[in-house]
Amino acid sequence: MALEHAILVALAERSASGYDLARRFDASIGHFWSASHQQIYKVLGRMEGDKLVEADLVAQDGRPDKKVYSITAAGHDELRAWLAKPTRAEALRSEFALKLRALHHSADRDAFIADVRARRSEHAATLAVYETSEAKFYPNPTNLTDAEVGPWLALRGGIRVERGGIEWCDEILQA
Amino acid sequence: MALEHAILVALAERSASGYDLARRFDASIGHFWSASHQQIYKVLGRMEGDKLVEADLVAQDGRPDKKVYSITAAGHDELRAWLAKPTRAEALRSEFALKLRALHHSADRDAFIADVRARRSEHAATLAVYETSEAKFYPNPTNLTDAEVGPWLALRGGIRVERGGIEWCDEILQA
DNA sequence: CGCTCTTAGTCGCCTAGTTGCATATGCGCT
DNA sequence: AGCGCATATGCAACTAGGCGACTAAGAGCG
Repeated sequence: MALEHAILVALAERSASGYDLARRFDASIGHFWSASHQQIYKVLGRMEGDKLVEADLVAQDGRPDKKVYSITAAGHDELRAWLAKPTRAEALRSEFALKLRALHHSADRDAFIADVRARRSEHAATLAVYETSEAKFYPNPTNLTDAEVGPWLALRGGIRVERGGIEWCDEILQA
Repeated sequence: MALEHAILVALAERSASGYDLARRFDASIGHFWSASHQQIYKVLGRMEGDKLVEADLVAQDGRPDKKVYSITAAGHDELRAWLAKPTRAEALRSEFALKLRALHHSADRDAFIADVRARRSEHAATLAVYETSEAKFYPNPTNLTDAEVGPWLALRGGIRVERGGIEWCDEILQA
């Protein structure tokens, strides 16, 4: 039920409609927890039933009405309870590592190399996004507000992961 | 259906019973793709129906009979087809990063720090396992056989991930 | 004798998440 | 007038995987 918590985090930052949430999950939050809009609407509905969030119907002109969700007191409680619970380091699940392991069964070595290169540039692209965010939102990391440190550290993690991915690809290409 | 491929990889390395596979998934293969024994038996049954693997009933004395599965020609074909397909870099999904993002809602900062420390030592423990494996199985990485490079590179990836995790924890603890 | 452990495998329930489809409205383009 | 696009919300069918419980037989221990 981690999506539930991801939504709580997102709504604690800022109230939003399902549609807005979906777009935010495509961007910043989605860097760490992705979700489709269908899944978001589904979970949002359940969470409304559980009184973790509440909806406010907003009529708009020129576009469809929307339901703006905000986090309730119970939602905040749940968020705090979740934060207090320790998080086990998640076991890595990598189809790519699996393929590496089966590499000697591969018929076409060149295709694999091309694949690694493509993967490398995916990592590089994501890294570029992260680094742009860092430069834009946290230009002075030694002097961050209380609300900024967390998101910055999360972003730092993303940067580390992508850099690691790139280095791994390079190591593979060299071998 | 990645478990299917993980099983193909495992059986291509060596034929095994469901029970054996489960143990191998608890160890080496499980570093990159974990699975419960129930799930393995379930998928194995489906794969037998799809003729990707075949079972050989082996009677044993002193212990229950077992079904030793091996990969079929069709299984090898499927494995090669899968290897030829490009793998998108998987989006990272980290409950931990999510928590970082919500850090300023946390009531108990000390508990979180303890959590990060625990996480750090989990990473350190896994890293130690990987490094032991590396020293044991690939003491001379510049001179590997064709069948060894892949698994070695996969292991290298694991090492990178764990090292990155440790560094991230350190960065968090410092902030 | 009962207890637990190891080996070996099965059944069923449940949740999370994917995929595909449906339904509105209004805007701008051609 | 027709088309695609952005906004906005959902349902239905399905799969993968997690979790718990269960059977069954021998091994070793006290």
